[in-house]
Amino acid sequence: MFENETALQQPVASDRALIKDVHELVESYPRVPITVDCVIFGFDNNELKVLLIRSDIEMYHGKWSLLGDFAHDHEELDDAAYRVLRERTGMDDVYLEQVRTFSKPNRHPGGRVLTVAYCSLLNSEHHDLKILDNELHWHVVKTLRSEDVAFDHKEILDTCYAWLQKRMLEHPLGLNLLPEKFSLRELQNLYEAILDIKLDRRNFRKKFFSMDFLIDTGEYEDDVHHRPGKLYRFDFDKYKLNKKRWTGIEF
Amino acid sequence: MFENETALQQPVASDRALIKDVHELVESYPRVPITVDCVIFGFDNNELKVLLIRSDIEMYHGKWSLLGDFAHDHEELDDAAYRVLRERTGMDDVYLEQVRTFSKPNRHPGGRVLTVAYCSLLNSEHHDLKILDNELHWHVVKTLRSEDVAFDHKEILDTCYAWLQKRMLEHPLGLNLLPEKFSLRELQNLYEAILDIKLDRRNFRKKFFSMDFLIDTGEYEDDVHHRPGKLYRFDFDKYKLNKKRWTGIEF
DNA sequence: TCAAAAGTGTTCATTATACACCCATGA
DNA sequence: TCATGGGTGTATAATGAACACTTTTGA
Repeated sequence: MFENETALQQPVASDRALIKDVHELVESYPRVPITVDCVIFGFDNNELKVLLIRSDIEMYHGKWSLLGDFAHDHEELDDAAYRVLRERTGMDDVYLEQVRTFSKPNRHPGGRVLTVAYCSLLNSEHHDLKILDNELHWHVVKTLRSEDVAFDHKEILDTCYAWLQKRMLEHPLGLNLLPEKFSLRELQNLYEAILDIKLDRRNFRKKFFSMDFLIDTGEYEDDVHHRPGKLYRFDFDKYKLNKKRWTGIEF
Repeated sequence: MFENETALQQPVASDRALIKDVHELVESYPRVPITVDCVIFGFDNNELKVLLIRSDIEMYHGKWSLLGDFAHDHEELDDAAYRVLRERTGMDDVYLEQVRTFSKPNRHPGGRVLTVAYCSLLNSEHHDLKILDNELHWHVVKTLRSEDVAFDHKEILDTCYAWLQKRMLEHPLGLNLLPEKFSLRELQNLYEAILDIKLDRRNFRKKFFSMDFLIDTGEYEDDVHHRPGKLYRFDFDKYKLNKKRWTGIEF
């Protein structure tokens, strides 16, 4: 059906013009401003939250905006996203992953701007937030409306939320949203809230215990008005060594 | 833990300077050339193949290159990817999906160029390929070495291949690599080759039949030297209506 | 009649689901 | 002592894995 592989390993056609000056080539390309936008999720009070700042653009007066910035010259986009995170929240070394690139020509009112969305997850210890410029604070994801945010940031947020929901099923991603020590109830609340489902308490426990990544700290909750639950830590090291690989065809 | 939500819905600080001219703002951003690269997979002779062309850059003389082009002014990247596909292969209306953006500052020798990788899957009817400029042809993915390709295209290809492997388990994506009518043996060969595993024939059949998306065409293979297998079509419409949603926590 | 691959069913092990009771704590 | 949620176990159903024989065709 396909052409024979070896027969086509013919020499390069000699009459085809080769490009000698690659800098000149790149100079000839159109150029586009690039930004990164960080969708920083947190979890508190059994609700998924996202960090937003006030837009400082007049036409978006009063609206909220994702944490973003343009990419510096010769800056890798991953680095740009970490930089934004650091500059805006004072945080370093958190989970961060590229989700997708948004390129609608009219997504920015000032002209064409591409943006690459990154997702990060912060745990809910509020001492993480040291910089509060531009009214940086947490917003409940579920109740946020398109009209509340600038640009196409609602679309970006929705994409990242869907990404998070899917990702949470396959990676211990959600653990980054909890404090280091957590109860099983907190863990279940996290899953129920983000996935927007109800789970059976007993089966949820069995599931997590059978994965065998929870370390019993020997400590207990101390701020509850009922029997305190045990606190666990997640064994990220063990997880890294035992990752699942193949789950089977299912669609 | 978090600040109270309503208490923070304070008015915008009046002394903060608002940006009035968004065009001026965007003008101030650094600009970067953007390309799209299409990783076009095909399947034939029980092997996964990828479409490559000869690089026309002198320093990559003799090496192969993904099908790419810079994004035109005001062109959405998805459109650019479809355009590249059309211009290079004459094909339209095929599966195409954004995979990720590559941004290493030195990935292009001519200066900083970002590229957004798209994955497409063509079925193996060779009459699809009408344009053969730049020695466009299929290469066996498994035996392709880094030294054989230009730029960071091996890295992009590897990323897209990993993406394809994962995606195939959850979506009937691989069906786009087969002719419209196919035997179960062809389907299994596809999965075995791409996932690089061996599957039990009987369980594979049961699995696919139980999903109930295969339509018996009533036709049979006619080019085999043994008992011919039945030919099926995949019911994409039914699939779209019955997509799976939630597969459970598993990591 | 032989070789090669198509087609089919059963058993067993594992995993998921549904469900009910006792326990520890603070108020 | 009561309300609240923590902690546990079992029975059943569904799914996945392992495995062997008969059938059809072309050579």
